[in-house]
Amino acid sequence: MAEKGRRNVDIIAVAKAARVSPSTVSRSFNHPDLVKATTRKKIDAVVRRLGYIRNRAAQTIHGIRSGTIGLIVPTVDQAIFAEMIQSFSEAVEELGFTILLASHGFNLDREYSLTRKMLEHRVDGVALIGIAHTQDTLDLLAQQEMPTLLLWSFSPTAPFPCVGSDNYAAGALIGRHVAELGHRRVAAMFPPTEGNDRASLRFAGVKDALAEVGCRIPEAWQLVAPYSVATAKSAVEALIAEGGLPTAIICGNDVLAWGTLHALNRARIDVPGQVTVTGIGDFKGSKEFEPSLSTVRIPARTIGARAAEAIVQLITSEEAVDVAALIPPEIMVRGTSGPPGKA
Amino acid sequence: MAEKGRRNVDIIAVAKAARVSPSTVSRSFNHPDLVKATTRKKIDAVVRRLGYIRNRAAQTIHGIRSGTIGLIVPTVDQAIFAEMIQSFSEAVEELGFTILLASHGFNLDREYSLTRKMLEHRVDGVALIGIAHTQDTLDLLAQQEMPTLLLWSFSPTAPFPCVGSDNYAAGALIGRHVAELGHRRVAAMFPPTEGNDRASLRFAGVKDALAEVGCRIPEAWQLVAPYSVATAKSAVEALIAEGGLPTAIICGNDVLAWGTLHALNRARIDVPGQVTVTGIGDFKGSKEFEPSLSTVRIPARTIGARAAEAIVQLITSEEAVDVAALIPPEIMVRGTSGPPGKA
DNA sequence: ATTGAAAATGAAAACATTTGCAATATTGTT
DNA sequence: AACAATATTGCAAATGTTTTCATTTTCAAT
Repeated sequence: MAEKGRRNVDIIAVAKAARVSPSTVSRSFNHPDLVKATTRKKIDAVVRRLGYIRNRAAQTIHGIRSGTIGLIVPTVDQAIFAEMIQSFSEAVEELGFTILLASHGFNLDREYSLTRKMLEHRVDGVALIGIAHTQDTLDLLAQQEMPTLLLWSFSPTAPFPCVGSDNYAAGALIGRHVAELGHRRVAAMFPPTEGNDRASLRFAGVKDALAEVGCRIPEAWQLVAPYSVATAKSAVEALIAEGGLPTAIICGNDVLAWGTLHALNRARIDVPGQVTVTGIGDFKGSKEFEPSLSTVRIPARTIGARAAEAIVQLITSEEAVDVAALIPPEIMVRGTSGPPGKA
Repeated sequence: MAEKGRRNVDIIAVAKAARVSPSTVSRSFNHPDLVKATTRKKIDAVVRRLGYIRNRAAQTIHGIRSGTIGLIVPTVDQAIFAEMIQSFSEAVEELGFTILLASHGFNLDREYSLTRKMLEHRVDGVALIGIAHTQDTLDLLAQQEMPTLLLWSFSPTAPFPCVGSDNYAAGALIGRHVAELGHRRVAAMFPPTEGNDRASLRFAGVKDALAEVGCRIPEAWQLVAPYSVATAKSAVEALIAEGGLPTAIICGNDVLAWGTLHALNRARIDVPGQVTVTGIGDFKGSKEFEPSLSTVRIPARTIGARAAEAIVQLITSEEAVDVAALIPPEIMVRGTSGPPGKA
């Protein structure tokens, strides 16, 4: 039972109550083997009685690690980030660290100031999403010699080690799939690519794969829809209203694909009989759609877990280590894709 | 351009380079009005040149706020939590704080140790999800006089101020809706209620509302499915296989409702003609389903934003303040609910 | 009982800041 | 030019730890 009242229960108060010196109390936490078992027992008892809680801030100014890792994401509430954050946080927790989380809403200037903030908090490492960041941010991290990890996308030429998937390859994979099915009248729907290297790389992959079979996506069929079922659905409804449907709609992520499927379903357009629809990401629930969504799996949980190990290695390892990891995307051919119908 | 090399750029290094005392440097950050404009300029220039970054850990041991708020959630990767975390983090950021995030996976013992960890980090406040917590956790927070907020559910009798919705009311709302449509052969699908007061309260609300019209959910139709489209879908497929369908399926959250809709869609069972389906939550995308999902809106973003203001008030306010807020749930009658068909 | 090595402990300095108080510099007034 | 009032700065103590080094204690071996 911890005693009530009494703020400032510090290591000195504990020492007094246990009739030992502060040094001994400190040691009993950090190097328990150096203090006699009976003394340790006595201290532990006092700690419990007084409700003492260690002060990491005070430890941190001794150059001891803060035990925190800064994670800066565009946003938390996109399925795919949420999944990754979850597994990253679980793994990091397991390794004794806690996450300091901030989101910048796809604004790279905010990312810079959040990075500064993380450094003020003396995090032990920083993880950023994607490859594209302002030079300021990169310089800052480099100059402070902060262990830094780029998460989510992989590129061998990135300024810091990456753990992630190859978004270009993911786009190419799905583009090729659609091309091989024989589609030539193809539409694409992607989120705005500004400040979002993931989306632009995917789109590039798609375009290049289609180009290999001489297929080009007409300007009018390059739909832009921010990440949301609602905007995707209405974009496709507009497309339907115009008439002259494509035989395939390649979506930049599964959420957009869901919206697309709802719109087509509503218009009683058969998938994949009349129109093939594909996503990227393989979010939870995509497989259970009716019909089941053809997409490219980007294993968010794996990335999160691997990234956690990687950054902890960067933090704890004395010598330079190579922690970069490419987690390859994988095509999932399911029910929403098929050969072009006789439109 | 910050100078390269040189770690330990501390306030003393800055002071030396600017030919003033460390106190003046400190003041120029914390009480700029107390230092002459020209001196401040000089210091700022040095700070930029040396790439100095303030050390919040060192400030914190002076009783100054750490600028962090501990947020402990069951999991990040459920749509509804993700949305809330996002708006909470945005709002908290706006107010000058950063989130220290941890997830316990619905394990309340882990919640306790995460809470301890937060206290070690000297967070300025702690936000927990839901009403139900172990006595240990509550005692710990109370004893440390930590500003604490209970998030997501609202209860006037909770041990700490709450900002959230009324889950019982949410359940009652949808139960009454289904009852009023005339349904009497009703199934329910809820996540396991252990350690999840949200789910159990919702279910209680549903049962009570149905009881008012003398309707009871038979044992065999009380489906339990963990939060996932996949499990919901297969649970409903099992139900269909058994034959003897209910005229309505009330789901504990929208994700379960999505799975249910997919299963029915696959079996070509008309919604709402043959079976009414309802959710709770009104997640993003629920409205865009075909047919559009009838559900109860629990405004996650509003809760997150309000909660952020509330906890910052708890932290910064001298006197005791009443920050509790009930954000009422709201029924959204849409396309998946209708009068019972002639089964 | 002594001795010496090993084990356990304590004193004090160090860490990067903030702040109360005292000292000094700058003003404006006469 | 002298004075007071005010503005600005520096000194030194304080914050809650850890750690080095020196001191004390313990205990087995003589």
